[in-house]
Amino acid sequence: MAPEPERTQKSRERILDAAADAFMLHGFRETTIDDVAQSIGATKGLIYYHFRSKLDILLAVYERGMERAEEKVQPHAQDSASPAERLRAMSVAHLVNIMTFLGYHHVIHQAVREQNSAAVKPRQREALDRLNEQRSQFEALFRAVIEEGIAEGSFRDADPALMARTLLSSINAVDNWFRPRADQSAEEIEELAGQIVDLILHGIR
Amino acid sequence: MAPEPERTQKSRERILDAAADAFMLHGFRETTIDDVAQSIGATKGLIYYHFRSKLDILLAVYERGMERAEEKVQPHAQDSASPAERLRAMSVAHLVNIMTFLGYHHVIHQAVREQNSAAVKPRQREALDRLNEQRSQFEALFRAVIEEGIAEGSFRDADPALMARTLLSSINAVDNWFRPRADQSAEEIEELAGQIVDLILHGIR
DNA sequence: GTCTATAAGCCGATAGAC
DNA sequence: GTCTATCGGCTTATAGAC
Repeated sequence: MAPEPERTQKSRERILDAAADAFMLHGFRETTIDDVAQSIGATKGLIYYHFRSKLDILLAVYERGMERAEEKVQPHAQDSASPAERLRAMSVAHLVNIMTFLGYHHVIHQAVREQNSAAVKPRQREALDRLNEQRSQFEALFRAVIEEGIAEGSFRDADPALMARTLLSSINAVDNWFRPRADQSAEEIEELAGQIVDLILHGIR
Repeated sequence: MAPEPERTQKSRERILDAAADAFMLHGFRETTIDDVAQSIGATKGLIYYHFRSKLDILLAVYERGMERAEEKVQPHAQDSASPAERLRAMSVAHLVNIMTFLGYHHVIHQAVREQNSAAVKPRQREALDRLNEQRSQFEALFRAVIEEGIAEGSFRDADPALMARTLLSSINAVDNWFRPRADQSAEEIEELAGQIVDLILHGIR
């Protein structure tokens, strides 16, 4: 538990941020380690000091992204509001987080889609399995609130698992088309996220 | 316009089907031309007889996928039913098509996400632009019906462009998790597609 | 901690035989 | 039309200097 030197932590984070953006912009395989290094004004050597392989960087980005997602959504899952209000708050928090850390979430979706792509070593497979498990627990947060809402009679009586999955993948899909504009404030993003979430939660009627 | 020999056509189609599946399973860049060739019991030579480059295969898959999507959805856009009924019929037709030709649509979404990835030659850039244009006209089909529904008062009064985009990306996102089971009949897929579309169109209430 | 230099493997693409 | 053989370029990862 000895705290790492500050410079070490900072280099690590700069690499993660740069890698997330590069992986989003060009795809994992198309991004070279040299690209990532160059974009933070360093060379390959630095990267390989902090990470054992390119795939390990991807896994670290995945982990950091899930960490933030849970941090933002958890609190709303447990407060005292009604299921409908909680589900909306969770959805907006999740979407705002996606829109704010686009690169990280783009990487997560890439990773989920292309699990069998690269050569995954046993150690990495373990980490990947842990992350996928974390992801399905994240989905369970939403499913639980949906089940409450159904029991209570305020939600439609359909398969909660299908509802949770449809809801989450609809929200996640926003990262396919949303790109922040330079002049867009945090408030504007929150406002847009609210509109989109209402469309998803209430449909078109 | 001289019709090509039958064998030529058939090889071309087998390559497209195999490539779509391989690109879905392993990603575009991770798939080698040797993989595609081997999966149809042929060698690289055959592929390069029919296609000039790997990217050209991707573009051909994209093209074929859009062709089918339009074929299935167009008829429902123009019939005499109400906007709500037409929008549902279009959505179900689109989703069933995605679920049936998963590989093709997975490739389309990959291509859309990673436009700037590979080195795109001018001739290919032209083809890609044409396909993107075709894609936005496909979206316009949905937007037009939504606008009708709003004007008529049966849909919610929100931004039609945002509604169409949210609807389509929600439907498209299904290809991230849906995988057909061997024992799943066409009727069961249609039934599931209907459920999902209703969730997306009407929300959770 | 970070850099330079290089090894080692892989893959897209082509040439030419059949 | 399809196959075999091969080139050339690129990229991950490592070794070792500073």
